[in-house]
Amino acid sequence: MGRWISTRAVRRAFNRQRHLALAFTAADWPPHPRFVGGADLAFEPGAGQRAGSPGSRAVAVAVVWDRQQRRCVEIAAARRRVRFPYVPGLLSFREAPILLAAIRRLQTPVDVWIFDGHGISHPRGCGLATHLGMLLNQPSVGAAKSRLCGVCATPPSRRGACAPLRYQGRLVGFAVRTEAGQPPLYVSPGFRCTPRQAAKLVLACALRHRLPEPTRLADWSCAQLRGVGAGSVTVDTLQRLVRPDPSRHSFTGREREVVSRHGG
DNA sequence: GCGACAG
DNA sequence: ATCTTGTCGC
Ligand SMILES: [Mg+2]
Repeated sequence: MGRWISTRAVRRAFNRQRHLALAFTAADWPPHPRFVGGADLAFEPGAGQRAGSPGSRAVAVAVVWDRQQRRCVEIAAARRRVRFPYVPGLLSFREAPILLAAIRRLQTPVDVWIFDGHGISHPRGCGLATHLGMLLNQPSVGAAKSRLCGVCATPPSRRGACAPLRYQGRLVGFAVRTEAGQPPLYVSPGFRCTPRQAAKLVLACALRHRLPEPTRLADWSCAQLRGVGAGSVTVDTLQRLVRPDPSRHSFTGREREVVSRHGG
């Protein structure tokens, strides 16, 4: 199993997180965020190697969701080699570089981000959403499917129900029931955001599914790109599926992007 | 010292 | 996250 990092690397990562956590602030959340960015990735099996193993690759997808039009207005993707193992509490060191590669390819300005993981509801107050928000210097929210640390009650089964998530006595987020009868999401501020603002946004973006649209579309999209050779499935293909054109008469101007190491 | 432990 | 066929239930 994977321990491809030294204890010093782990110690450096811990220190990096503790340092970043000092820079957290809940201020500067936009009043009415319209364009919400989301990103996710899928690990691909390599030549004789299992998906997610050292040297294998992952494909990341970043999308921009327009809350006003209720649709995805842009999608981008990128492939990168996996260079860090999965270690609970160090997820950002594994995923952030890959997610960033896809995010950098977006041209639409994003107001706030939602990421698939925790924000400050983290042992050192610096989960994936916090780390990425700080690297991007933009407001961000973490929407995790399960709890990493802290304690909270089970929210009522109705959609919209919430239960405070506390870690060491501090409010670090909410367990939010985004879909009736389904397990709650663990929502926390990533950067420039309060727990309440984070929960409100995620609930508002979770239209008919458990996951908010930005990360749900990114999750679905990277699964489509997983394992396909560069050229067979293009971003253009995904745009048509995940980004239905209301007018059906216009072109975006960049519809030939291929998801390779450099290509887009 | 013993469990818990995002994706 | 990924490995994987059929199967149980609305
Ligand atoms: Mg994910």
